[in-house]
Amino acid sequence: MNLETSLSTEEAILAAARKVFESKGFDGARMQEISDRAGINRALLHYYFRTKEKMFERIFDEALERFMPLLSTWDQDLEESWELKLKRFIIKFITFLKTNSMLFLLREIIRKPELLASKTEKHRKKLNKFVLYFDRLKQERLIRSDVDSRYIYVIIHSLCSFPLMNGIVFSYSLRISSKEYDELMAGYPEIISDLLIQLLKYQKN
Amino acid sequence: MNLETSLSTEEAILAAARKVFESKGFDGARMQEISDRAGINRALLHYYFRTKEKMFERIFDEALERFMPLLSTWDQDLEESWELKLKRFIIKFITFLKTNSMLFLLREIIRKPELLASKTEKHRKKLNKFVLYFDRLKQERLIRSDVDSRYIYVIIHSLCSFPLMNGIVFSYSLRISSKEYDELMAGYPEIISDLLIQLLKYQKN
DNA sequence: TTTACTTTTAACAGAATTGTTAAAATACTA
DNA sequence: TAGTATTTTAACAATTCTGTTAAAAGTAAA
Repeated sequence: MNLETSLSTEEAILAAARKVFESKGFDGARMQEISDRAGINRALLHYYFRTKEKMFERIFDEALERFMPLLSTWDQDLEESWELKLKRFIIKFITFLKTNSMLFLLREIIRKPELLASKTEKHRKKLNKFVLYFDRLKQERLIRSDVDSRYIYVIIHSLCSFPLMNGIVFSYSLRISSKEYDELMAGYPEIISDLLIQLLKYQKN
Repeated sequence: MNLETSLSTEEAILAAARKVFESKGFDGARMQEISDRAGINRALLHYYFRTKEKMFERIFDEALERFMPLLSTWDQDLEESWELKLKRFIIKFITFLKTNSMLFLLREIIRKPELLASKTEKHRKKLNKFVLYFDRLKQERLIRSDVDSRYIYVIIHSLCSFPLMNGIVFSYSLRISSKEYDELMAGYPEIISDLLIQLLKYQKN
């Protein structure tokens, strides 16, 4: 067994599969297209991964593993200010989003909702750290207390996710090119950091 | 020709097709599933619509036609306050979103980006009304002028769209049932209306 | 009731797609 | 270099899916 060669073939396949699954989705993806991209015979896909389904799961798992560490942002340590935490999260999140993985994850979860429960089982605990953290901030009067933390969760995630997932439509609606949209979006993390901080800081009255 | 019967068969097919295309996407949709749902023979689908592609286009067009009128909100009339306009838009938008059509549209546009240009051609003018309207509000000092209107566009649409498109994931992350999530979301339009108004009104300094 | 037209169905054809297998090519080891 | 194990390929099998067609069933009008 030649480990290096074997690994690089497997890597080539995975890279191709990632690309194809992310852009076409499981249903639209074709084994032929993946093997073409990887520059190998189609049967090799089955040699390495047995079935399309298993190959897909590998890609899905990897995307999830890249995403989950983001949630550690909300581990409750007291030293860092919530403003900094928030900024850090937004930057990391948006960077992740640029890889297209988010739309991929969402699309496939909608296709097959079982994926959500089965694949995130081992990250179960991480999932509600955000709400716990923000509840605590409210308790300690560091942020406004009149908005349900779950709304804050939804708002932050929406502001981070959607502008990148929906880039094609937004750039078209704003009548600018994809490139111009990307340039516009370069300033976006800062804008929403500021807006969110401003929003969370002051109580409405 | 029996018009009534024919119409109701066609309607049954369209309703079934809408359901299947929206949940599975074009690639995942099966003609067999659509005909089963409509309670008719599969060949009838072709009798009425010739091909899967043509049937899909009909569904896509209809979803777009339901969506486009929302944009008229931003016609520039002076009588209504921008706060009211905004509230009206958010409510209507979120109501539309509940039909699942938004995720459907986005998914299919990503699959086949040409759809965007070809299908929205006749609505081209409506698309940039938002930015024009908000630029004018800034000009007249009715809202803060230090945020690019295109960011405001992106922010508002993200806040409206994503919480409903991503409902499955959000409810899972927040550890509540779909039903509880829906109940939570009942209060959402008001929350973001207030937040956005608060945000747009006051200049940061 | 007969005739003509429309709607619906069953059966079939063709294409595309996933997965298998046996043999060829390549790499490794003694 | 010979032999063995691994990697790769071409050809094939099986299934699934879209689209066609000819005939059956239903409807309306003379």
